[in-house]
Amino acid sequence: MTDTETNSVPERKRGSGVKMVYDLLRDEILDLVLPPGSPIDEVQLAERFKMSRTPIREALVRLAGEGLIDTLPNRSTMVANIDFLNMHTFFDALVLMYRVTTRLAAQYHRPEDLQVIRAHQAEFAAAVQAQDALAMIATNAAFHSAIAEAGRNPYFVALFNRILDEGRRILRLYYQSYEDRLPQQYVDEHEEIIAVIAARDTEAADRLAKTHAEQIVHQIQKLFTREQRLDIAL
Amino acid sequence: MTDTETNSVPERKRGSGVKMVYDLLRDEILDLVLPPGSPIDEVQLAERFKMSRTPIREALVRLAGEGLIDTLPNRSTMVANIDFLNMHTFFDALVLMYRVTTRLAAQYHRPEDLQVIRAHQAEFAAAVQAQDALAMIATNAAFHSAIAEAGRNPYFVALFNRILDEGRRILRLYYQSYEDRLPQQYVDEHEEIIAVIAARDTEAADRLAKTHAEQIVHQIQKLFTREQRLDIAL
DNA sequence: TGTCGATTTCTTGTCGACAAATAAAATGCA
DNA sequence: TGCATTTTATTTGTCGACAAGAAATCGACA
Repeated sequence: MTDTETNSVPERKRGSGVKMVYDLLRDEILDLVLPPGSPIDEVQLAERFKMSRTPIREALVRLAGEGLIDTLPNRSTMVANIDFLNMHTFFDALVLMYRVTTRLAAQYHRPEDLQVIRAHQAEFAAAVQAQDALAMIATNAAFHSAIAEAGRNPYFVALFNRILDEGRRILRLYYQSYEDRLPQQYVDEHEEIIAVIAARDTEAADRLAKTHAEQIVHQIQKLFTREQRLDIAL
Repeated sequence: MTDTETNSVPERKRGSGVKMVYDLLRDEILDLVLPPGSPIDEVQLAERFKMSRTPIREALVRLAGEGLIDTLPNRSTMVANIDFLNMHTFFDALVLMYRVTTRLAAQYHRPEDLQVIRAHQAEFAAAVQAQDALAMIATNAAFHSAIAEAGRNPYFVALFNRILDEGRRILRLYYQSYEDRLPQQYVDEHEEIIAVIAARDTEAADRLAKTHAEQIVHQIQKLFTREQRLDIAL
């Protein structure tokens, strides 16, 4: 066996392990492959990725810093739960960040930003056309994240991305059971938002973003109450 | 020597090491004991705290997650620089978060919150009385952080605390050289803010917070331009 | 049979050491 | 002397192992 060359070679660049684990765990958490409350086992991950626990732990520390996992000292670590009791705080933050980032995008965007935003919008429209709810969720988040980037305020971008992540989890939770399709109306509203950003109309951007966000909030609340009714009926 | 009991005993609870290093480094960074750009040496910290590099690295990963240090892969890690070129993004975020957190505090605060807020205000007033600029900076930040807590929106609290931290660094930078004293006016404005929060007057809270924040921004900008003039004069 | 306590098991936090990557120093050559 | 290249040194990223803490299991006793 000529294993002197191929054997026991990690085949992996130094420092890439953490990012790999981080990215994958993050995706699995946001896509609810790992639902809230799922236990996270370090040794299991270490075996799965064929690396020691050290880089695994670093990835977990970073995820904990973003609030995606909760770590009890000397005890288990698990995927963070969704706080349904204080959902209104999430809605408040969502609406405000939609408004602020869209407003700033209208103010500070550069031509190349619009191209990126339009590309995301095209993907979102395609997802709506295909009635692929999960793709809608992801592309919608990417669309608004791109708008936030165009606003060029790192503080707002960071918070907004965090909120969009949480929103992805919440929507994913409902679209597991309900194959509702986001209406074509959202696509049209996105087009309007792009138009006012391109026209640098900050007030209109604020107004449209507010309406748009409130509609999304309303939709989530509708799903939420429907779910509650089902719980009661059981 | 009866070293069987006292020797080689870490005298430190399991898991407390990370927090200790994290807290201390954080304070030293915010107080500019470690100025922006300072190199951070893992082994040096390990020797200083008499522990291995593992808990040190965990603390550093967390600090990096909060943007307080920058880590170049395979190279040095250092205290994050202050982005003077995009200071306006900081000001935008500061003003908005002042407004939102104060508004929410007026809306959602409980009686015990007011006690905490008033206690911080007393400390701030004492610092102003003593003309202790550094204490003013710290107690002012604590005062507004307490207001944010009373607003009970974890998303806004997290971002606001991050902004207040950055503000502490910026102010500290100027108050190293200039012994300006924050005016008594700020103490009075704080009192007004407390009053409208207690009265649950959200609109007045918003308005006062906006004015208050803009004054602080203006003051920082004044220090900033003065510093620039000195740079030119040299 | 149920409850309390001791023991075992399992997971996490820490350690010391090694290897890779980069920076710094030293050497060779024109 | 100046530049390129090799060598050394320093620092980071990763590893395997061990110890502490908590949960689970087991057993003794009422």
